[in-house]
Amino acid sequence: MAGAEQVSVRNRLLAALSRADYRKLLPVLEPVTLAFGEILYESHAQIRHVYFPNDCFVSMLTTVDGGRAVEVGLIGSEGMIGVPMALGVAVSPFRAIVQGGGTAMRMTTANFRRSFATSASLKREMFLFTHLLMIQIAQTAACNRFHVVTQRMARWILMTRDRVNSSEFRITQEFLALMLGVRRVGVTMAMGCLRESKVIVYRRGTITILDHERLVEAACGCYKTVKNIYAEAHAE
Amino acid sequence: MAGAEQVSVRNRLLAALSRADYRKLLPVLEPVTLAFGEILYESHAQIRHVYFPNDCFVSMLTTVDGGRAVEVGLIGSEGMIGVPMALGVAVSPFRAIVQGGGTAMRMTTANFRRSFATSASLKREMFLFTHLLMIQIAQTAACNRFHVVTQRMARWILMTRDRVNSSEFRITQEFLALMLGVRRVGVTMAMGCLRESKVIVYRRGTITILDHERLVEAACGCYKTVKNIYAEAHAE
DNA sequence: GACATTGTGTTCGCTAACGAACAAACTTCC
DNA sequence: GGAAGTTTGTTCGTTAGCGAACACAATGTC
Repeated sequence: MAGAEQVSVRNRLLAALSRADYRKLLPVLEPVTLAFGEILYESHAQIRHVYFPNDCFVSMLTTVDGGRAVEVGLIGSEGMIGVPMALGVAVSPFRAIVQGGGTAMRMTTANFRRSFATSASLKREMFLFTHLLMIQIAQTAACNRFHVVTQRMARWILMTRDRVNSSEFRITQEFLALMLGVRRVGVTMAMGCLRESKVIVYRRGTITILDHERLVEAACGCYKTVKNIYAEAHAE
Repeated sequence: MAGAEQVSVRNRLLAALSRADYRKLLPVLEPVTLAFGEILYESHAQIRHVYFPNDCFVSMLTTVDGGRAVEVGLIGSEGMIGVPMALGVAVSPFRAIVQGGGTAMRMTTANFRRSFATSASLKREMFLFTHLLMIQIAQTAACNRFHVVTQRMARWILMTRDRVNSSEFRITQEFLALMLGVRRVGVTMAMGCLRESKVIVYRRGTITILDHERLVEAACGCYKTVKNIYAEAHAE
């Protein structure tokens, strides 16, 4: 096992652990590099590792009718992939796909179970994150119901921005359409809309945010709502 | 305190507890009658009690833009209201409103914390239910994205049927529209559609299922998907 | 520099759902 | 039995998004 020292651990959930708990965890944490498009969990499949992203981020997708899928959650360095494990379930109900490549720390389910049972701060942080993820999913449910493509796309861009910590990142319209559960044409139009008003620029797979403030205005309130709840949860 | 003996405890989550844990819980369980429309939690409000429905059922709603709301979860005797408490959070992110009146067992948050800490089977059951609720919410997110009103309404009717355990129950179209996050006109049309094909009858606030099988066909796959996951979880 | 591949832009006709407004039926209460 | 309130049914014009199909532009490859 490589050990966690070679990669700088920047996962904020791990960073919030008590010094002692963190030290106990280190030996069983394995640094991994995750590439764009990699599937961490297939839906209904056994969970073998839990992942703590450092600078990558991962989409959680739910499928309907055996085909069409839509993103229900976006997880970066603020959380972990494998929330069901915290609830005693080793099967992922969602597909987890790497949206932005980067590094993460991972742990086998066996090690996770051991660590989880003996580490109070790990438990606390994981439950809190489970709660927050649930809120994100619920907000997405409402958002899917009420908001138009442009708003939802703006929200997605902002959420991604927060997770990559950069106002420029790579994403194709095709992929974005898959995440939002709409046609690619819909994304092209929404993108054109934001581009025309000089809020973003988009060039063949690369999106750059020009005017963050106006992008927030273009997005639905769901962005702020969820962001505030995450912020409050960590302020206490 | 009235004690739990006067009302027959038919909550299935409580029923799944170990004999010993259940006996420990009984003294702090208080039977209550919940009326239609009663709001158990306001969104962002402090949780004072957790509820274990016997024969009532409760909708969890998420709000967007400070106004419009949509149902993200429906909970009956298979679960409990106050899932955040299991995750160490005493604030409800959702509004919880009684959809079908009836009785429930409730417990103060203080008592819950004590019981939860000392009862392994309560923990296990609550975590499992948290997991299932999360799946239900995520499925609703996808459902809201892809399925038409008639399908979603059929799903809602079926889910409600499962929770009241009767093929007839009371619900106004206005209220149903609120739950689904659509116009009342949309519900009227969807209802007319199902009524015309003799799948249900509807008369001023009362809905009766005539043909269960064809109602399942009219609903989207989300109904079966979630139902199967619930069933599997309890088969193990 | 020709070619395949990938990604983006545009068009078409069509449908579900929207907001608004109003009419009609049933229930309750005096 | 009549008035007030509640619930359901119907209509209007409008819009966002759908599926399908195709043109075009950028990129990588031999």
